[in-house]
Amino acid sequence: MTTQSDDTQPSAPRTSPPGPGSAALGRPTLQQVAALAGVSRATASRVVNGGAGVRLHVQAKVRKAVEELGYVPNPAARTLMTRRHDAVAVVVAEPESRVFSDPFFAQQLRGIGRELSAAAVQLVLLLVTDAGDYAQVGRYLAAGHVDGALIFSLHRDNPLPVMVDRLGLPVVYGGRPEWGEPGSIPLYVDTDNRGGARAAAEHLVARGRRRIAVITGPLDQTSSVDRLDGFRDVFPNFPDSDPDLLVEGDFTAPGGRRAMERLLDRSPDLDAVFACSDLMAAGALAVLAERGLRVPEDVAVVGYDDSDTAAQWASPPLTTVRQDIEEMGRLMARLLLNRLQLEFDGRPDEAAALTSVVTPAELIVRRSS
Amino acid sequence: MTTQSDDTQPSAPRTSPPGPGSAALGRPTLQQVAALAGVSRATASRVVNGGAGVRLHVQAKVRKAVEELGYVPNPAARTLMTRRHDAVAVVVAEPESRVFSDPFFAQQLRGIGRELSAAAVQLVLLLVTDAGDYAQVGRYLAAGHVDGALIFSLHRDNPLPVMVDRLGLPVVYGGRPEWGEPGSIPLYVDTDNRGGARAAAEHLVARGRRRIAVITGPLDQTSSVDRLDGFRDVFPNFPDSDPDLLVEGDFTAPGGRRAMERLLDRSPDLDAVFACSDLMAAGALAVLAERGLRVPEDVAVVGYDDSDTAAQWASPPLTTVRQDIEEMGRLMARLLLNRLQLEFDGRPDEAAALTSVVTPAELIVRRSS
DNA sequence: ATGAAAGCGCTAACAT
DNA sequence: ATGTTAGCGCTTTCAT
Repeated sequence: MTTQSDDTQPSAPRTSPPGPGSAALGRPTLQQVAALAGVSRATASRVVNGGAGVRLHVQAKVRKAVEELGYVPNPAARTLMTRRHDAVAVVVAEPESRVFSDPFFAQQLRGIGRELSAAAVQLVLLLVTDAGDYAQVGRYLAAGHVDGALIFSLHRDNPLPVMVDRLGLPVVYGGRPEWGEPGSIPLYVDTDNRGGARAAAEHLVARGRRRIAVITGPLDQTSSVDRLDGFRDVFPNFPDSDPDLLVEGDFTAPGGRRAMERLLDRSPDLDAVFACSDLMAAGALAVLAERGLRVPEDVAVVGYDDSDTAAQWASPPLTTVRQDIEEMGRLMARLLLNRLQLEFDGRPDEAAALTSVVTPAELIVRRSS
Repeated sequence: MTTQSDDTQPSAPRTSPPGPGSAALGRPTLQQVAALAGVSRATASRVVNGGAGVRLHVQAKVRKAVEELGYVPNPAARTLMTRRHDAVAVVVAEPESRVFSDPFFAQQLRGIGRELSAAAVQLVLLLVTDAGDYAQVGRYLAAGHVDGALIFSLHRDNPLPVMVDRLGLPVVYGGRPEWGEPGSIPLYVDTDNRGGARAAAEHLVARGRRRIAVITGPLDQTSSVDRLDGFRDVFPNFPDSDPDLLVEGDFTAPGGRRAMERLLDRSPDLDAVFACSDLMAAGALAVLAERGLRVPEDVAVVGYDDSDTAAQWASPPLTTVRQDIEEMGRLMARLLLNRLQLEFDGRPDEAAALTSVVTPAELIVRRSS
């Protein structure tokens, strides 16, 4: 079998009585499986990992032993050898504690979860609540707990892209990032924010609206800027033509309220509002109702996201822009998994050739405009 | 220093040229730190882990080496030794893909995240989407990737409690579970569903309502049953007195719609509705509006959860029952961390003495009743 | 096709 | 206070 002083019979200087390969307490090891099956540890390992190059007859013996002992490989030991974790981090920066009440993120997370779980890769959620958490997340990623990361909803000054860039950790972003370390090209999955916003603007024009206000998202995020740019594709002089028709919001419902109030105070004659999220549109709707303005007769409203709670349950239901959010999550995960696979297989060239994805946006017309 | 054939100078039969403790490629190891600092691996390890019993002077040397090399401990190797992971799983069973659109869960997750991150413990999110995922989650937990688990929103037939019970994995449940393995006492954090529902019922009575309908949650969850029981504390004969006033819902807005339609068809004379979630109340509100019934004049409505989107933005704003959801999340995490600490410190008796928590519920009166 | 041996990077007795 | 030594459980050459 094995040599004497091998770890089949370690000189047991350990604390507790439980002998070496004995049935003792604690989980069974590969060694015990091998012993029971009457093969070497190497062979047992081969079987556990697929069984390539092991006679079926021997495989059967090993599997029986595995079954009998209830053997489950120790992931830490395996990682130590293989340098793989089969886990990726999902980093969510939610400084304004907003991200999470946003159904957007929940759906994307579900898409990610589906894709990862199909590949038997675990999802480690890293929530960044306050500024101090960045250091902690940085340490976590630096320690090499995960094979890669998915990172979300970044504002311009976020330190994460630079961090992961320095670590050389494979990353896919949710939404086009402002830019990481100069020289590196980030991989991301984004939606056609500009096209979606353009469609919204065109729709309002087609409905005969002329004094259209815009409630943007935070303008230090690319998605907000892109949506504004899409609107400006139709109204190139906006907002210079009338600065009072632009208010920067924050993607939340209360933010939408405040923005709408400001807009009406400044421009009582507006005949339409394009709110860059459904939540903000919902807030705007509430203000319009309070002020006795009818939607869409007096003021047409268009949202963004097609969130089922905000858009579909609003009264009136919102005209909005839909994106396949769950699919975006799936794509992010798939992109990262592909990259990891290629790098692990030693094809860095092919990995470098992977390319970002922009998914389509579609206007959904409902009663609000 | 060290002996010759120690791993300072392994006979390097490895694939790549990079020598032993050499500066080569790959992360620096503790060995390299020790070498650079001119101490043994053991001492370096002590310093990295707090430095107890090491002269400050030596500590400084080691820390300098750590700094210089950019050393970060390898967590897999550490886990292999310590049997700790400093990670806990959060298992979310969302068969009806509902849990996630529910703000309830998001808040709880945030509370958990806060507490865990304060203890530098990682959160591994396990999403159970379809039935097949249970096996996968089971394998994951069995493999021992995490020190413990937090488990949510269980329906009666969920296989998880039995699974983790068999594994002996420390668990804290979100919401009182139906029961795990007979004989084991589950640890959980719940809210006073019964008290909250009772308060809602009492409020409606005080408002002079007599024909009160109830839209429950899924009755295979303890929270739903408890809320119904709370209502029955005030109306002991309900629903036998009038079975048409009870409909089982599913906690969703569309579910609330359907339930309300059924109630009005069967009992057009009802004068109040207690919906066991704000989302269902929102659905009910929509139906009442469509049928031209005024709230609260014709029908008073009370929800549950005090969800900011559903309750506070509803029109009229909902009277509802509030719970400190984020705090519940924090409590779950803290309970689990305490238990892990005690067990690790070898005080199973104290660990066994830990006890479940039930947090208060508070009625918030708004315009809907 | 299988086994022997080496060692991933770390911690923890034990000895000094 | 520090070093020595013995592994944690696994994968992977290399030899047979």
